[in-house]
Amino acid sequence: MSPAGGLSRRERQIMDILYQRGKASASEVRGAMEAAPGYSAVRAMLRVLEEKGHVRHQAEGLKYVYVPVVARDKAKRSAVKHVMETFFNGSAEQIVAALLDVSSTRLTREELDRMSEMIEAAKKEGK
Amino acid sequence: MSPAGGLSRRERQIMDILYQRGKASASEVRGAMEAAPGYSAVRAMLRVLEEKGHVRHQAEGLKYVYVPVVARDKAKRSAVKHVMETFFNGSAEQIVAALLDVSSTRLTREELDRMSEMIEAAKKEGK
DNA sequence: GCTCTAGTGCTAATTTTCTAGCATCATGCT
DNA sequence: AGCATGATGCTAGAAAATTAGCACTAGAGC
Repeated sequence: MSPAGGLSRRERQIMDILYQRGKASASEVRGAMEAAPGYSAVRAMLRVLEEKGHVRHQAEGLKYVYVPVVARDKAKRSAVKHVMETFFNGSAEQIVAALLDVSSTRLTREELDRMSEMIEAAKKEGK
Repeated sequence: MSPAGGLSRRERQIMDILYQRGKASASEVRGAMEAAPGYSAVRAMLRVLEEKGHVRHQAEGLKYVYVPVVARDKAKRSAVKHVMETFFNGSAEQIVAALLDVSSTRLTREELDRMSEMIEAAKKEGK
């Protein structure tokens, strides 16, 4: 099963929240959802996600805490790859352009510097 | 309605294809789908997407060609923003790191150079 | 001990998604 | 003309997702 595939609307919404926070209880998940459904609905969906093997839960104190099964690190590669392919013709360069454009006001000098460094490092490595 | 929200699994799959190609007929869409369903199914979903206002169709020659309603350019910003928020703590820098990592072998010297330039330009503009 | 709160486990029902199956129309070919 | 092809418009059914509701347990506070 592809990582992004097979998930319904709500399920993906929940997975996103889980990836954002690393882990969350049912009510935390619910709190973070837009147009949140009932509590039972959220729990039911978490159960389904667990059956499908996308999350697992562990008791933490009294409640259950859910965490994604495939590590964030792996999931984020797929995610980047996917947007790169669907919106940027597979071009890393174009995505960087969009990045600078979208968040230009918020990027600090330091962040830009670190980006430069990373790219320089990549150049050396490649050559 | 949020751009990424409200869509079912198949619907999103179709929208991705449409964004990738810019426009496509029903059978082209079907051809590009993994685990493609029947032709009728695809057409039905395109109809639904049209009702929901996500695509529109135009007659081109004999067949219908479907195109996304919100421009690719706008959609890609949302897409980038979304992955940035859910997987990278809203950090543009980290996404660049992932980018370099994922596609390191394929990036040419030229691409890296252009990235550097863009970042330099952003620095000047910001300061 | 009782009661209130916040959690869990289930089950059942509604709504949406997903799919297939016609019937129809235009085009191209023999 | 007659037929095959490839498209569309519909409608109905099956499957999956989404939701609500109720019963039960553990801990906190009176």
